[in-house]
Amino acid sequence: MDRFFEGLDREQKEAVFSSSRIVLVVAPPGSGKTRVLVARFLHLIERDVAPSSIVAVTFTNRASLEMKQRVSTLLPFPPHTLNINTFHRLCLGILRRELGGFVLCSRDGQIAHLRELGIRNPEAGVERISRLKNLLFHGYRDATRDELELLSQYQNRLEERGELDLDDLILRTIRLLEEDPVLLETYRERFTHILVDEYQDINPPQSRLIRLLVGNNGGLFAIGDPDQSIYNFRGANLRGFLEFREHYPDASILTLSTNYRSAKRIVHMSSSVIQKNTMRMDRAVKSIRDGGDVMVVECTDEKDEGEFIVREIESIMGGLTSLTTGREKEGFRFSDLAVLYRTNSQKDALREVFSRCSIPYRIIGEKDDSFKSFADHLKGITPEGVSLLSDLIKKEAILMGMDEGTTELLTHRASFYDTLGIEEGLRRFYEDLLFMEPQDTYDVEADRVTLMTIHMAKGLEFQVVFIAGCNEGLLPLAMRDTDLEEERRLLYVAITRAKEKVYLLFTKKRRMWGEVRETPPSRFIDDIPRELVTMKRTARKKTKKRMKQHGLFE
DNA sequence: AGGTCGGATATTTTT
DNA sequence: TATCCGACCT
Repeated sequence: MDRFFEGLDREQKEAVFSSSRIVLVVAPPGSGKTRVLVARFLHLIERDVAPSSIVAVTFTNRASLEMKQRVSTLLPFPPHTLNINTFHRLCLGILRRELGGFVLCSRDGQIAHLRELGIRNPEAGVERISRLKNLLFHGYRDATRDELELLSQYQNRLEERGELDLDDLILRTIRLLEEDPVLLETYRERFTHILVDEYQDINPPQSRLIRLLVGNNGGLFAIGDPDQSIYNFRGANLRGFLEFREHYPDASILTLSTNYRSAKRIVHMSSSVIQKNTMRMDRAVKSIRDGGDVMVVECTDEKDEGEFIVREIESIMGGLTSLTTGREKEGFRFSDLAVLYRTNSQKDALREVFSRCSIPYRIIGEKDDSFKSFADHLKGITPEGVSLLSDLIKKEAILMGMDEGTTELLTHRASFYDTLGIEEGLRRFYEDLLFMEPQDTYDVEADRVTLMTIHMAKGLEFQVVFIAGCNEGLLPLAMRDTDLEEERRLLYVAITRAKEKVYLLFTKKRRMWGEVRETPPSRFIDDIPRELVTMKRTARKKTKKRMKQHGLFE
């Protein structure tokens, strides 16, 4: 364990060993955020804090699972005894204990309710309801009468059925703790140290929940990167970060400044992009590795873009192309490569190209994901005559032909509940399925190129990243109320996933909203110093003039 | 149950 | 222009 601490740099140590009750760590991409969080956990244990008194909160199942595994391999505590959870699961635990019987309303359940209430677009309605609930929470009073009416009808339906939706888990927990000071005190005594990951993603209710639990004596260790705040549209904006000092006047605010992930040219390029934002905590990021490649590629249209990516992957992986060009193999696996895009609508063109070549690939977030059908299948099973839940899951997963990685993850999750006796265990497992999304279970070990939205890629890293659709209208995405700074942060997140190579691809035209349009390159490309990038064109057409127009060439 | 037609819709989505 | 959904048909 001492070895583990020795591996930390000066800034990381300063954060990990800080004696302040309240600590906020600004952690740029690749600066060892999870490592620091895990180290803080170990440090608290070393200071004789009981593991059960530490609560670590993350936003995603993926992050909580990763942290749980990392802590439990370093400490002699079995994973299920550690309070490392998503916000929602933490609240679910509190409400199960304090409120008892209620049913979770899944996203599909929400859609069904809204459909029965006569909503035209129930999927979008789910988001509206969620936004409204969270806005009303902090005193937003501009909701229209129709909105309030819909919300009250929806809420009535939930209440009639004894259901809570995902937002309710947070909101009801806050209400419960605020209305019952004795209970609040109990939880403050139980959870004396709180660790929060990806703090930039915190929304006002979550921020309030943390403040409630921390109180005047609790310890808080929050870590995140305001430059990677990309969930504004869900109510998670920079305020949580920028107002930290107001919420916690005696906080220590520390900064990490070394990016261990990306090569120098990529770090410089990403900095030059993000520096154009005005709403940010300024900071310098150092890189420790020389080199890195940044390529800006002009394509004719989205088909051409996809074909370029596929050809480039074949070349990188040492296919036929590399033999003809004499390029050496660079020793990458397919899983070292990712194709990122702003909108899911872009994946059709990419799927079309990938499906016709021999490159193994995987698209995260496909609607007909096998995970979802497996989850539905499991709900129909009665656990008669099964002694271990994990055995049941394994058997069914093999029967359904799930891939090995997903099967292992689900079995691992189920094994937490084997001790609870198959009914209770199964109920808890079903709740887990409700919280799980395809991206939680995707087999990271599988050697495939990963295609996904930029949002999904946060927290991941790859040797080579292709960013498709760096066009005006797409990145930045044209919306009624486009937040340019948030769009720039999205590009920043995408770029900083790359360790060695990053490709920014834009097209001259592309099909958008049902028609082929001229699409200028993203304005963000102008923010990149030309000496850091290599310009490429896929077509032999006379495109130089256009590039000149957009200031890409002298 | 499964098939086909027409009209609406098309943007990001941790839990 | 491609996809999805509901309405209607068999």
